[in-house]
Amino acid sequence: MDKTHVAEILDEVGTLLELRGENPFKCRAYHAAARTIDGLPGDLAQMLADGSLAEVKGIGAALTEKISELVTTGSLAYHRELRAAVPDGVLELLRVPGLGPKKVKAIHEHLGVASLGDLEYACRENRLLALDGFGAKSQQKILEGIERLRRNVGRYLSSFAAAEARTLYDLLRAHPDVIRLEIAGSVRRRKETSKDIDLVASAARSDRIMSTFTTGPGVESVTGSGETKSSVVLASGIAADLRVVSDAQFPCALAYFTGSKEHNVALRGRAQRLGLKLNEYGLYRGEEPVPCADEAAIYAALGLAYVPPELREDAGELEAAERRMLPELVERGRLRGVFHVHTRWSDGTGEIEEVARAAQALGFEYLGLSDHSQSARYARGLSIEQVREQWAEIDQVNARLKGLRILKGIESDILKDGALDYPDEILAGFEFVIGSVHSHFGLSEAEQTERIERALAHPRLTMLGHPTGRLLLGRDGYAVDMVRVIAAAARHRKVIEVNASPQRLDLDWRLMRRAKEAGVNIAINPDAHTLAGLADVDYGIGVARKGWLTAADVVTTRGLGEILAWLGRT
DNA sequence: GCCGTTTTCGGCCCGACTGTTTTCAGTCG
Repeated sequence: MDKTHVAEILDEVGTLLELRGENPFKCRAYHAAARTIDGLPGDLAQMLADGSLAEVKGIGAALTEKISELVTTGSLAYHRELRAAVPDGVLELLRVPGLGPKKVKAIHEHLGVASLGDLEYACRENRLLALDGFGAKSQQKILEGIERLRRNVGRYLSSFAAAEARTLYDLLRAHPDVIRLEIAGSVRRRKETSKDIDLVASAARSDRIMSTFTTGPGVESVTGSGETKSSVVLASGIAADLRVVSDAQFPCALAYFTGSKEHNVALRGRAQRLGLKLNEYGLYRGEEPVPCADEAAIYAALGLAYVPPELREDAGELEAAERRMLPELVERGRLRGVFHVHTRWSDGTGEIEEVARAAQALGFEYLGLSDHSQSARYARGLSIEQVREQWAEIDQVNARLKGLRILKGIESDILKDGALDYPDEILAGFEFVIGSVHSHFGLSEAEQTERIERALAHPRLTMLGHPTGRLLLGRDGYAVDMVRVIAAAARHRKVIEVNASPQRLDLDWRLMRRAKEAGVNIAINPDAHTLAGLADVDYGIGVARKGWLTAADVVTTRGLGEILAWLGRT
């Protein structure tokens, strides 16, 4: 059983224990262990065998034993036992805003509610009123919550959340009472999806700002409003919170509401060990505030280098910050070119020349065009004849362009058996070849992995496209052992793309450090199908930063000359 | 459940907001 699956089961055990009313610290231990396992670099079976798993912080004797059972038998008796006592629908109740384990437990035990449908019915019959701690308002809120759950899945692509956040930011930035203002939360951390939007502002008084926020355009309903915090739901369905604090409190509030929760917990623990106390309003030694002008000052006071928001996931960033070993993260301005761009020749919308001029306008020196290959019929993949015609057009456009070089490439389907989609003599005519899986998603993990490994071994392949094929909020990636894929890419000196389309962001940032450690370079590729799509590299930068990548790790930060040398041309 | 220079028991991050209360529990982040 793989780590992700082990982590899922441990996480669910934590939740089931909460529903049973177990010691909250015990529940937390399971949740924490799940996260730890998920982020572990090594092989779980190997770590069990050599005893190194028991050395991991947060994994003690009991958890080691349960993980061992999961890895060796594929399931956990303790989990099955807990699961048997709780109907599937009860777990789903936890997704209703305002319902936590305690309330779900009460509703289930006293009213026999075991699904969202049951809960809705119970609310409509006013049966929640009979329960201690529930009233008319909570019943109404639950009904609204069920409605909202049905309307949307509750998470939003980073591209969408960031755009909505930016609109709110612009609205508030113009307010005369606002001193400092930042977008916080998962949007600031550049997570690939967000549940809601967090904004933090500083001001001498909050009332007028709050009023601007709660009555702003696009606000559908106000779900909370107080002196320091207001919450709204926008017409688009996404929720947004605004916190207003004094300007002295702003740095700690910003750090706090940027999260992640896990990073904050670790940061507070560190503060506590240093005899300090950190909360959203400040850093204190006893009752005395320790002045912090900005976030960097907070980290400095805790003996740490400044941790960029993208890294605040409790994934080793505090240890690295302590040792002054944080990477200098790649920035958008370092990108010198792009690969993986489609044109009208296959399923893109732009003509070659206009795509080239758009790329130049974004400051790029080279543009790697890669339309679909012949097997990708749904995407009007190029026949061998069309490939030659496109090469001729690229030569003509290159002759006209100054300051930008178009590179002839292809996004070749990786066929079912791992072969590429043209004969070798055609493949040899491309300056680069991206290999992507677009079919046979249902292969077993072993088959899929071998298929991709075979493609990586092909001498004409330059890089692997969207390595798992996932569509965020849409479909999971196909089953593939990314550890083996990364190892194969390293062995064959191939690049792995970070597909920067906000629907993909694949390679996942959680795997980038592993790729980097294996010596695999990353290309930040827009997979653009329109002129505007070229700008999606920004999302790729966001996740590359989350993945601890520096400019040196990203092949597209190299200039044209270096790229041509790398591609074996001069 | 885990953990330990206060070490094998007794802590474990902490505050705002809400709805239900009349002093507080639950949820959220």
